[in-house]
Amino acid sequence: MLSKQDHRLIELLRRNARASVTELAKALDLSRSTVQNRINRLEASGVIRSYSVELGGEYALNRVEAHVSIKVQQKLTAKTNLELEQINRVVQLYAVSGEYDLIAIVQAPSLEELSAVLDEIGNLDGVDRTTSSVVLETKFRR
Amino acid sequence: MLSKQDHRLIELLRRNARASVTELAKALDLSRSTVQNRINRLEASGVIRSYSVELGGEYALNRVEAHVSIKVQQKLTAKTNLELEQINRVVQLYAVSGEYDLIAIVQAPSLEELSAVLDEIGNLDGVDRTTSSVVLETKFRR
DNA sequence: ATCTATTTAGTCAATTTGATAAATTTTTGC
DNA sequence: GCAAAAATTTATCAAATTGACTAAATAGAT
Repeated sequence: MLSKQDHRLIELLRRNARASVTELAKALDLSRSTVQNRINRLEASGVIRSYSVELGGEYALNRVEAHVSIKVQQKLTAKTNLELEQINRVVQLYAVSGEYDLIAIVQAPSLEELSAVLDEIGNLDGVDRTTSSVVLETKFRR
Repeated sequence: MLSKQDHRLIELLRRNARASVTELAKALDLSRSTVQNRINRLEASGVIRSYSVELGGEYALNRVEAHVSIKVQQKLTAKTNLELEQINRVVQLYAVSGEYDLIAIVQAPSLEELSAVLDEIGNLDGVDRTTSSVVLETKFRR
């Protein structure tokens, strides 16, 4: 069970995953060892999977992204998943229910490369059809 | 300009943003102060926007997600963006080009709540039509 | 080739960490 | 309501890490 405190801790870590345990303890008004125990527990139990970094600025400028909805031929689902995982520009892949079967998030350093990857995906054996949405702007993330 | 070293450093931080500067320096075979300087610079220049946490396990189990593609009435674009930002379950919002104008990522603790939010979005003034994809499984993220 | 600017190496004291033990509080089952 | 179990707090230690700094080395420009 995730307690109220766990949620508060997670919230802080979401905002700054590099905060020291000491800082976190102060902000939560808990003892350092409690916070340290909680973090250890959350890591061990898989709630905290990893710590990552949000990039922006110059990095984001040299990066274009698209969301690709994919309709797959049922029989080739497994194969298609594997093939998509081979494509390095595919940074996230979701199985979804609805009109489409998969959603792939693709990132590339230029529109040309992005376009090439979109073609590549569209031409996979198991892919029936795709709808691509090139990201123009990230309105927000939270 | 982002040097080769910057990219290597970013790569490490993506994998574990809580790694100590000392560890990072060891892995990159650079001095600690070099790494510290680089990190400071990357933060100041906006390349590193923040440090965050990837959640899974029990947390992910109590969380359902959907990708919602949204076609907006041009005139009401600004208003719709604001309204979407008001909805707390909308955790990401992108302006996109293609068949749709926006993509909203929605997270909720239950299918019921998710469904309610999807309805809410569909009923916004400026929203022409939506296509929702409920995430069944995250195949991978990287 | 030399001057400048950037990058890297090294050093210090102060802070933070991880690990552990023991005391206290809270939660839970019965 | 109370006893047992679990969680939290306080305290301690040596080891590791940090931030701030100075000096050395390297790269770039003219």
